[in-house]
Parts: sequence; structure tokens; C-alpha cells
Amino acid sequence: MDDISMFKNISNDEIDFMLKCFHAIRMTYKKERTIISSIINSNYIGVILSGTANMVKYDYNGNRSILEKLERDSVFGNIFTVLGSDISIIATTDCEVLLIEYSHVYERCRKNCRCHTIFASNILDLLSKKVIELNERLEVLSNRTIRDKLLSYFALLVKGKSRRTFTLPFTYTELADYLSVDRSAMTRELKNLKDEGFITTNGKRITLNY
Amino acid sequence: MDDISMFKNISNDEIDFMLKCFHAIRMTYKKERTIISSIINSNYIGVILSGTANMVKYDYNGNRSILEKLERDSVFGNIFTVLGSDISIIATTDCEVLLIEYSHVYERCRKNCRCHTIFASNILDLLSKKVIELNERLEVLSNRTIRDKLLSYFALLVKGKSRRTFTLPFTYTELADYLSVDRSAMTRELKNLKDEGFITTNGKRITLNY
DNA sequence: CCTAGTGTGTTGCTGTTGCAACAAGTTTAC
DNA sequence: GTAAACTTGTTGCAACAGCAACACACTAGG
Repeated sequence: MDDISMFKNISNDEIDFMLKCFHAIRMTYKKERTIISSIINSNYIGVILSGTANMVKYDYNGNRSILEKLERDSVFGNIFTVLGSDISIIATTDCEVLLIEYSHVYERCRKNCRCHTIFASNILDLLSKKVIELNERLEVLSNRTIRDKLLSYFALLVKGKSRRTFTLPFTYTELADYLSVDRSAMTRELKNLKDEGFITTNGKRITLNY
Repeated sequence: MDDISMFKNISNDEIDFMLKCFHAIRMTYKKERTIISSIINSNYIGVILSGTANMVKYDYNGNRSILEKLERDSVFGNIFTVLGSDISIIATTDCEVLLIEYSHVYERCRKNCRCHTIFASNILDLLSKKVIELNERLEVLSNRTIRDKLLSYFALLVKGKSRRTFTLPFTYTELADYLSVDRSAMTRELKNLKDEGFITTNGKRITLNY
């Protein structure tokens, strides 16, 4: 458990103690199940312990947008995402989730334990990372054409890596939803990029040739 | 100064003391000047004390995107926004800015003063608000047509208000940049919305008729 | 008062995108 | 093993958006 960012620099013993003190809840969800509905309108922080899930939004036209892919160590909850009525978190595999009431972050328990301060500081770090992620997503979406959205997203995926090859963390259908574009139009544009020699693909493995 | 969110629940005396302790810097910028360049690559939190500014980004085509409008009480800095090379903050009027080194948020000074804890907690609140704002922006940008972007942005502006009338916080040119769309195409779509009776406009005053 | 700069409204043209529909390949579940 | 569900690739068509150009405010500054 001490590899979970939320509990960084906290020992397993301290974590156990803290989770009891917080009355944390451990839940399991079957694949395809909605995780969020049960905690909506309440101030919980959730963290995925195992499995994967998608945070999705359906607009009134029925278009799906994937707001985020969640996996072990991913966090969610009202402080991280405004979980409105149209946003839900769907387990894409069986999931184990830990739920902690948000008030514990800022209200210290009587004992004012050391781990509590670290916990709050870890949450601050997570929030800060979240802001960075959201800004990256905004940067991608603020491109005006599908081509530029793809290129700017690909640039993110190779950022800081020595090789210009990466594996898409999405299916192509999901990628289209993530970029908020039509799937067939995106496929068309990917084909153009391939024909023009900008990229080479092999399934979900993509290489940038520039 | 105690009406600045960052200093909420901290008395003016404490604020003065804290700012000295932090070696906070107060800067003024003339209209049109770039605020950010001087603090780039350093871990500063900035807060606007007076005046207004835009956080803007130019892509390689020269398209401007307005990432954010800043005014009194707005915060910026590396923890809130990844201030890359292509992002800058431009004063739209004369501005007064307060700069605080970020390390002060998580490293407490020897005296471990009460106000310091509150300050850190306020920063947490601000980050959380920022996440909400970014999510709202994402929700707007994830719409696929200019019409839907406009309607979803307008919906945000009237959210929680009793009247369905509001004043645009932008010029129309800026609005187009904020929505990442072509200005003339946006004007055309606004005209359509008016012709179809969805909205009524009077300068920057807009009423939703639905 | 005049001028330069900026914001706004409009239009024609063209390239891009969304939509619908279908075929072929893959995966999943019984 | 087979059917059902899903992913991917493709295409025609219509709608939409971006671009460029221009006219007409409006504003700020000399």
C-alpha cells in the first residue's frame, strides 16, 4: 500500500492506523459497473487499488468523452473532478477502490499524528499533478484540427523519452473520444499522416518520423 | 489584503509578518508587458493584487489561445499552470503582482506559526478550485461544434444565477480565442443562434431564451 | 480634429469534419 | 465453436469551420 502516492512516505503500520482513524471504506466493483454513483454528492476521495476504469461523460447528443483513464494509484473525487450528473466512472475491469472522506485532509484528528501532515501534503502533490494533467489535456484540445490534436497528443506521449515510439494507452475508438473528434474522421487523418510519412504505426505502437 | 483568497482567515498583521518571512516580492507591470518571463523556470506562486492580465498561448500557426483571464485575487505559477515556453502572461491593464516562493507552502519556517498552516490550507483550496475551473474549460472545449461550445460556455456563465442574462467577461475576439475557434465562424454561429431565437444580445450582454 | 489601431460583422471559397452505413477483423461469453 | 459485441478501416455526402478580405464602428493618443 505504501506505493500509493497518497500514502507516500507513510509506513504500512501508519497507513493501517490512519485508515481506521479515517473510517476508510474499501469497495470492489465488477467490470462495467458504475463506481461513482454511490459516492456522488459526498466529499470522498477515491483511489484505485486494482483494476482500471474510465471517467466518461455523455453529452446530450450521446457523444462519449473519455475524461480520464484510471488505474492503480489514480485518484478521483469532488476535489479532483467535478463529478456532475453527466459524468460517471465505469470500471473497465474488476476494480478495488478505497474511499476516504475529504474532511480528513484538512481537519486533523485529536492525536495530530505525523502521518496526517504527510498525508495532507501528499494530497497537495496529487492535486498539483492533476492540474498539470488537465493543462496538458487542454493544450491538446485547444488545437483546431484533428491533425494538430493528434500531433500534439503524440508529442505529449514521447515527451521526455529518448525514443520517438510509444504505445497508445487507448483503443483508437477511445482515442477519438479522448480528443473529442469523430472516430472515422480521425482514422482518415491518421491515414493521411501515415501516407505523408509523418508517422508509422503497427497496431497501437506508433513512431514519429520527425 | 485579507480579502485575497490566499490569505483567507489570516489577519493583516500576520500577513505582513508572513510576507517578510517569505521574502515575498511585490512587482508592478505596465499594460501590455509580459509578467511571466521573469519568473519562468522558478517555483513562484503569483497573485494579482490589482489590474488584469491574460494567460495566453500561441501555437506554431500563430493562433492565440487565451488560457485564462486573471484579475485581482487570481493566482498563477508552476503549480497552477505548467508555464511552458509558449505560454505567457500579458498585462491587459497596469498590474500589481505579489510573488512568493513555492517552497514556503510545504516547508514550514522554524517558528511554525499558525498562519503558516492556514496559508498552506488556503493554497490547497485554491488548487482545488483551479481543478474545477480547468474541468469546466475542458467540458466546454470537448464540444465538437462552435454552436455547442458557445452554448456550453453560456450555460457555465448563468450557472447558479437566477437570471438567464450575463455580461461576457471577454471581447468577442477574445471569446473566440478562449473557445479555440475562428472568430468569423463564431460570429456567424452567434448570428444563427440569434436568428433562431436561442439568444438575444445587446453588446456584451447576452440573454438565453431557453 | 485626425489617425492608427483594434474590435466587430459579413461574405465567398475551400478544405475539414461529422455522420451514416457497411465490411472485415477481433474479442468475449456462453 | 459459435454468436454477439466490439474495433477498425473505408467511403459518400452534407454540414461546418477556417481563412482571407473588406467595410464599418469605436477608442486612444497626438
